[in-house]
Amino acid sequence: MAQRTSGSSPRPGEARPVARINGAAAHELDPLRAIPEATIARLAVYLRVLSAITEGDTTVVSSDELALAAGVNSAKLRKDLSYLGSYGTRGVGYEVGTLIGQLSGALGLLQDRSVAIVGLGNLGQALSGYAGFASRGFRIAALFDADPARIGTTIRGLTVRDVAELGHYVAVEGISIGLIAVPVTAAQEVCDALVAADVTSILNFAPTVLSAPEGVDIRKVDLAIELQILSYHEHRKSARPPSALVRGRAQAQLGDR
Amino acid sequence: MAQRTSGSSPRPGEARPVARINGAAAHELDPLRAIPEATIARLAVYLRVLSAITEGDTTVVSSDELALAAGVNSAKLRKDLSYLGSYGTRGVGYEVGTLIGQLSGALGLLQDRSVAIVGLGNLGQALSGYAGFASRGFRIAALFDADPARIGTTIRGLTVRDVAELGHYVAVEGISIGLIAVPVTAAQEVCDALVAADVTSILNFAPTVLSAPEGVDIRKVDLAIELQILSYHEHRKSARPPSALVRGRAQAQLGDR
DNA sequence: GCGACTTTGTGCAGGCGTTCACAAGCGGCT
DNA sequence: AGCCGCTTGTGAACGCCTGCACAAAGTCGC
Repeated sequence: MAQRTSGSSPRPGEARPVARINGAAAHELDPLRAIPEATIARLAVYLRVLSAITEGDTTVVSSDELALAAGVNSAKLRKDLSYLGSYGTRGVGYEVGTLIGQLSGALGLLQDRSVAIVGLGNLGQALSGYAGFASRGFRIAALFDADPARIGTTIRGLTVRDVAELGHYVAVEGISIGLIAVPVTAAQEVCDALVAADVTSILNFAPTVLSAPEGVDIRKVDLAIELQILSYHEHRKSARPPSALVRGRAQAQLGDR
Repeated sequence: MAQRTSGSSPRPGEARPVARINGAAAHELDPLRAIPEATIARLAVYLRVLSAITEGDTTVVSSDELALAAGVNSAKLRKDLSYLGSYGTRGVGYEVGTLIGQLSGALGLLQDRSVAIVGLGNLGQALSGYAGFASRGFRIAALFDADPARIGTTIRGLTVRDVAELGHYVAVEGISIGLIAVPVTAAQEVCDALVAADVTSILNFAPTVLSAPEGVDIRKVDLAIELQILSYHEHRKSARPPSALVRGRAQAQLGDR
């Protein structure tokens, strides 16, 4: 979340007095503007569900169907999609191919992005082998580690480089996203190195809070915290075994994140 | 998120007419009640930061110090902690040991919890070796897989069992949390098996939406989605290179999740 | 013992996100 | 051609969360 300077303050030059041209909202003209953070995460889910649908011969989906498959409310889904513009047909639904194109465009997936993985312990190696990356246009372009025993080895066709050469390879490969999978003690250091190399998006797997200058996006994946959240709910459940089953949630998946 | 039946409807037996005894709010008497979901995730972060602090010889922290280390606003931190009750001393701060105890209690970490990992591919193996689990009282009690080539092998001292025997071991080991690290195609099936075995908390790493009956908490960790969220921001950044650096965020870490 | 200083705990207002409910719009049937 | 049914797109209300600002409350020094 963070604060995200509320209005994004449109510069005086581009006045934009509630621009609205023949029923098209302003954001349709400028699809890069102001999609709520919570929506972004769901758009990625919709995209995945749609990809699964293309396997069959369905060419049109209604918001109800898609919402069910994505595990969300259909009103929410329509509102989410409306941030991209109006690509549905009333009385019919959404054309799958069109929607996939729009979602991909909005998420910036039409251009391939190169990612680097720093740290090739168990987790880093698992990440390097994760098939889900390539299928969404993410190219693992470089692997880095600080352990001399690992440097020079080949993992899934890529040579592990010395993290000291990070800047060089980031520039050469045009890497814009970095994955940090190193021990806590080295995480901030690696983060600084990535920032220094002009990587502006970081996904951090180390269980620690990183700090970076503004303009750099940091997201974290923290397994221990996920478990502790589950533990909390588990604790509550066991503390009031009877009648306490009034916890509303049919198709869970706890949003947040 | 999900809806979470707002009031949790206190049972008629325990009337509780806005209970407030000498300045202590009701939730202090019943620490299991109503902590906002967003707060829970942060409590786990505070706990980790505090643990790091105990390494030194500091025994007291102020909300400002702790907030800085945790990467949040100090007002938010105080409000978060206030859900646990009043354990700070005005003019001084919070006693580290006490706070750790309270946080651990609230998150249900005082009792050890047994977890099972289903699926021992790259990711599952990495998870089984993750040190951060044990240090927070999570005991990896069983490993399951469906691949005959993996069943019977030993990973970090634990024998991999046939997923068909899941129910048996879950009962014997008292497992309450299950980690799903299997391919998408098997995820729902494994989820159902866990639910059938009375596992009521699930952490899903497979990139798919799972459905489970209410009362079962499901959280997901989806790497591809994390990357797509970063991709979106990366896309926006590159689309308006100049002046667009008004993105407020000094010590990022995008809350949500 | 008292005053000044420090830090907590929280009331309140504002913003963001979710949900409902319905008007607008499109296709198909007669 | 006109009507009917279906589905989208969105205005508006609600609720949760955040952040400010300040009163309450404790400590330290004299």
